[in-house]
Amino acid sequence: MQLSLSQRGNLPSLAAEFELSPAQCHVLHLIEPGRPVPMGEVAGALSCDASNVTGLVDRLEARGLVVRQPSPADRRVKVLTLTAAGRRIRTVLIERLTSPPDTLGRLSTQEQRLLVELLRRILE
Amino acid sequence: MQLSLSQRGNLPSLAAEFELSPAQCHVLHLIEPGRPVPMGEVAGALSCDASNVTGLVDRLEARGLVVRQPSPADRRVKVLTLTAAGRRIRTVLIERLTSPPDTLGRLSTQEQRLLVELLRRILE
DNA sequence: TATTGTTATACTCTATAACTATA
DNA sequence: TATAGTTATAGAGTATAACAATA
Repeated sequence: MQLSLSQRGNLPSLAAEFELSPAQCHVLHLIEPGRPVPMGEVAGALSCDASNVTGLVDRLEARGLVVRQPSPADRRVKVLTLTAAGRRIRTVLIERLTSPPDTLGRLSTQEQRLLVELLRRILE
Repeated sequence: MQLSLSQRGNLPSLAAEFELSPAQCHVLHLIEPGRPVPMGEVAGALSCDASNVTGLVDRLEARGLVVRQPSPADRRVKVLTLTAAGRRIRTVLIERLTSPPDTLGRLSTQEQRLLVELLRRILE
């Protein structure tokens, strides 16, 4: 809980540097290059209603970071792909998000590895 | 980062059970009974502008969960205190927030203790 | 002069309900 | 009949700027 609450301000301030919202960052993070993502999958991952995804993608598409394409398998579905600009931002975003906090230095290298391993096991 | 993003949906859905927003939950969590909190301190903890706190507290006060009181030390400052109803909700909220996720069972008791210890050291 | 909190404004996020196109 | 996405609507979060009261 403390970790979660302490991170509440981090994503918003990082997002602001790119003139994005936290939710928009989350969408960009979800779209791995080479794997088009159905909009419904985004709604599931963000735990939000499908109608929100419409607005989020509207704004990302207007900024030229994402494109909607009809799915060949099911014509009701639209899949999302990053543009070149979107991929660039996503890369920088992930670099920044994964850069460890200063306080990680309080742990030894071995303890850091252990922490990552334990978190990985309860998250997968 | 994964932990942070994976928790994105948790607080909103828990908050919804109490008909609160995530930000309102965060405010209630900040106000420990017996320690009145200046509104500016809330803005700092939430990493948001002071004007947002006005609106958040307006709604919490309208629901009878929080009260504003002028600070005796500095008459510009207003401090926040929980009402009896606010304390009840805060207690239940914290119980629910601190209940461990199902996947914690994947770790042994010793590993769980270790994880908590490591997180504690990088958060304090 | 600087700071605390408020107000006014604008934009984004969010859910609900009704709708269209497709399955 | 059910599902994916859109639209319309309403309420809440957020930042900026201007303001009042106080320091």
